[in-house]
Amino acid sequence: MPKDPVTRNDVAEYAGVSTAVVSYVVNEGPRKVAPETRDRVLEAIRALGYRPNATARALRMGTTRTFGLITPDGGNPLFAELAKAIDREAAARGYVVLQTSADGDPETENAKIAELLTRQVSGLILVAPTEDPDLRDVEVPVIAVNRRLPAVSSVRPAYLDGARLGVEHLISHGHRRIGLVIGGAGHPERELGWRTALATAALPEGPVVRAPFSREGGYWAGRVLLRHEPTAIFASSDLQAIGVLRALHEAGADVPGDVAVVAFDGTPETEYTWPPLTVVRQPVEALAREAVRRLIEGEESVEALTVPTDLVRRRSCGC
Amino acid sequence: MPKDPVTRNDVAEYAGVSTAVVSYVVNEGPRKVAPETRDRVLEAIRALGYRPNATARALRMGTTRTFGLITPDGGNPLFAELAKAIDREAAARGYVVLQTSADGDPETENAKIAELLTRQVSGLILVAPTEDPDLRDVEVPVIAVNRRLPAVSSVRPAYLDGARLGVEHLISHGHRRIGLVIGGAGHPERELGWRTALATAALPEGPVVRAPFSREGGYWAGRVLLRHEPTAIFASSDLQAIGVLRALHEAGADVPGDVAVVAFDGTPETEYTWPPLTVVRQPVEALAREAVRRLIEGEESVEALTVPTDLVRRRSCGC
DNA sequence: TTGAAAGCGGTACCAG
DNA sequence: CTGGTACCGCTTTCAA
Repeated sequence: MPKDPVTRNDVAEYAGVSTAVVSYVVNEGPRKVAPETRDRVLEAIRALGYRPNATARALRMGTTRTFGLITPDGGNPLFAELAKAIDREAAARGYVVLQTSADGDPETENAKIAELLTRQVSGLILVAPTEDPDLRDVEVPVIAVNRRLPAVSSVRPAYLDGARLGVEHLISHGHRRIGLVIGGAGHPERELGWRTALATAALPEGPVVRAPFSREGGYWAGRVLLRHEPTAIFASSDLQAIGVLRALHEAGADVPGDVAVVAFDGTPETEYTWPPLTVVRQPVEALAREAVRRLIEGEESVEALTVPTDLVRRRSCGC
Repeated sequence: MPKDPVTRNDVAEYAGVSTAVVSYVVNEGPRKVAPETRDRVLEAIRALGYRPNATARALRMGTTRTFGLITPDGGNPLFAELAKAIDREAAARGYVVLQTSADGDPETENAKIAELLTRQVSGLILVAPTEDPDLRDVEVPVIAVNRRLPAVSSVRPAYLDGARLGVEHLISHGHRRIGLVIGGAGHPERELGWRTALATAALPEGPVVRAPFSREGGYWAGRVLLRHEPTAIFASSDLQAIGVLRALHEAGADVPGDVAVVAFDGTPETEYTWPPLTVVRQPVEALAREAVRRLIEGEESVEALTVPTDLVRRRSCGC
């Protein structure tokens, strides 16, 4: 027996006032209300269990105070952490986040974008979107996180500097043959960071393996890499590093004794691998904060905002 | 220069028809429209880039076709997997999911519930909610996942049978001193499953340690447990098992040689621990499917629906 | 200080 | 087959 929802009319009637007054009380404005009338209204609200209808409010106001958030995969720890941080950040500013996953599929991504726009989101946050999402006729602010997009504001970690930082750390441990595990095309910066660190130290370029950003991908890459006998490996994502670790264990290699490992990302999972991974940590909270801020403040700039990373030393590098 | 959104009025005017006709075309009903008129309208929609306003539609229809989803922590892999599955399942049925995290805090949880109701969600999915969420005056269907709640429909894995299955497997490997890592109060079933398996095999109860459902909690529990020298450990969650694994590695114990481990949950992370974890897998997809189905079909029953688990044999048990 | 009423965008009934 | 229009719940201007 789902009782009819209580509307503002019911409250007005119960309190013996007009609907306008109820509105003034609920929103604490824009007109003043006599304290005594106010109390009557509040009492009515409590008595009836009235809950304002945000849908109607949104229609009238033209804004939902809702952000749409699309990640390639909610099951990826990095994206989960990012989503969590964005949710928290948005909530703190009175926004709600409609979070959904594109399953790494461009078509699904476009369908989700359309769906979110239909629901009148006040802004769109695209985490690591595909190459070329359909953003025509989008009249709300959009921000890309962890990836640049033409004509769209974006926020991202310092991929190049971060990767260089990680590789330099490996070099400081005395490594001279440092392999790289990196994703497919379209992610040049971490690779460039690795290359730069090696060049600066006048070291030859170690082996490079391209594989998907997944545990499976890292495992496969690790096995391939082992044949080149590197003394250290820089993995461009946590997931890949975890796969590399497995390949190393299976081969009976000691980490960091035989092969040292450093990863890029720094999700919580890396603290509990064996051995714990030394990582270049993405500034997840800062990325979330900046993304939300830009959206709310309607940042016009299409310049990518780059947020610095930091090195977290654990066991896998030899520290 | 955010151009004004195109409304149904603009389309009607452009196509030279009434707004009603536009509505009939967009919704393919409830009245028929002459094919030629239809084409004019579709052309107008395309030309103007019209996108229906779901907010207005929801107001008129009284339903948003949106579910609210609250998890204790979006960063927890199990909840992330569950959320992902629910999102996918709901999308397949034309619903969108408003996903948010309660940060494991009852107050936040209640605030989020209120927030979601305010936004007129068509149903509420509470994943592993706290003891006693405030569900008064909730006029939409609610379903609890992975936890029973008074007077609320719920869906959950077979905790007891699953735990028993895991422990029996350990017993079949010849273990006779099997420790248990379990959460604090309020989760009696996995413990009972462990107890039942031991009793059935006429084995003495091994040591029990209660710790938070986290990697840290598991680590701590593992260290405590080691002092009792068990030959096997059943961890009631993946996260705890991962912590246990670290404690074991630090102590120089071989897994599964010195101590075997089996965990409950079976998130993807367990496939890549060292050694890979044998797990009792929660039927995440089935849980999601049933939760969404019950919500949509307005399941009245308050009986908890129990979905069976299955054992995934990997290395940590000695298989 | 309060009330009446217009209108946000869309739906669907009633007439034609 | 199509047009006109009342109404969903709420905000806010205008008038009282």
